[in-house]
Amino acid sequence: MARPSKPKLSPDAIAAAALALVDKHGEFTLPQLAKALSVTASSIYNHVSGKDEIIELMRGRAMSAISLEGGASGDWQQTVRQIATSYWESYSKHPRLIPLLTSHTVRNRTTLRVYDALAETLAQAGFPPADRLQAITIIDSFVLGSALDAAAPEIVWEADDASSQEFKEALDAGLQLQQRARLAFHRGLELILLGLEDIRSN
Amino acid sequence: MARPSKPKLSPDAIAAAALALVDKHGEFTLPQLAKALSVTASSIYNHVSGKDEIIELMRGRAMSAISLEGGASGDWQQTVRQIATSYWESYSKHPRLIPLLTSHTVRNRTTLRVYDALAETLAQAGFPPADRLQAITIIDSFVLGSALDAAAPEIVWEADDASSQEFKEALDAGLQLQQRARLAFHRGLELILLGLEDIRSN
DNA sequence: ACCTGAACACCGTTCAAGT
DNA sequence: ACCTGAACACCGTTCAAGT
Repeated sequence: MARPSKPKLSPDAIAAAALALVDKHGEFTLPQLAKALSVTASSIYNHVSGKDEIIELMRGRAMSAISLEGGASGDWQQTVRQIATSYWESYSKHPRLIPLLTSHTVRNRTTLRVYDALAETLAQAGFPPADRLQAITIIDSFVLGSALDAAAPEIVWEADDASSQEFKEALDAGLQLQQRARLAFHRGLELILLGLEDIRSN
Repeated sequence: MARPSKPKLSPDAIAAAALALVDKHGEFTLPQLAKALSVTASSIYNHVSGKDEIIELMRGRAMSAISLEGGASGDWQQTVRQIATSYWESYSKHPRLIPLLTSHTVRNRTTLRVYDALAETLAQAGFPPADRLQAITIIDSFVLGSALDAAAPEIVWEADDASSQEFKEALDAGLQLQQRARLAFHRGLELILLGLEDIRSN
């Protein structure tokens, strides 16, 4: 049984399985991934060029849900707020993926679309080009840093069904932390929007 | 020649050599590190518990230069500005180290001292505990995100003495980017300080 | 106490062989 | 075209052996 009449794999299936592994264990290896896909490690190379491409595919998957429909509210702050929040939420849905993405800063198309949308919104609001670039950098840095902050701390251990009560309490604390990170993100974003409006209107 | 009369290694020497490798190549392996130290890979295990501890030692080294002497200026914004900037500069001196640190979020003592100093300053300025924690989270996220932003993009290639003119121009562009990231950091920090003052005084 | 060298389990990737 | 299995170079870590 060398080749099946219908392919068992596809880049999309590979990315989905890899993302599931990263969500669960914080990392993935080719043998693990192959096993999850009921396949041999070498088969994977018929569909992707290697581990790096799989990481890029995961980035694309994580970012695919970003909503850029700011709704032409006319209010640039509202549009930026919505884009940045959606961006942050995409990261935060897969917190353990973020460390893998920080080494490869190859921007994929979905991520670039976010910058385009921000640039357009800021331009319409009257930010000159230099301020525009700086504002995007500030927002991007804060979103990434916030997602990382939400990601890193409490995910050292993993849940399984034999978990003790103490462990569940610890998990609850972790959720509270997630919530804390979320609130800090929203608050920080408001500060930044406020400051940017100051710059814009003076 | 099994054991020398004087040890060839120490945790500090190991961390320094590892950091030099990371600065140059963006990563390090035990064999590489051993070679740089004129030693065998297994010797390293007489001084550190493994690769993870080496990474923590590098974090300590990178963070050791943080200055917390805000100078009792009485101005909380000035103190926070100085701490955050020093923090950011410590990260930015070793941009390629940052991705290695984001997986292990074990905070070492030096890093924790930064939070202590921030908390103390904010408390004296009159921030209630909850706002204090949130402010620290916002600042921390922004510093880390900014450092990551400064780190990631242009460091794909490496300099050596046989470099062409075109390559040096590319390096210059890279420096401009470093500079751009630096300016964005300072601007963003000002926005955040401004916003925090709004919160504090209302 | 501290270094060496052999050894182990594991990893990412390649490639001939099969259908 | 797409899967398997063997193979390669490499990695992190352990451990007996040496001084």
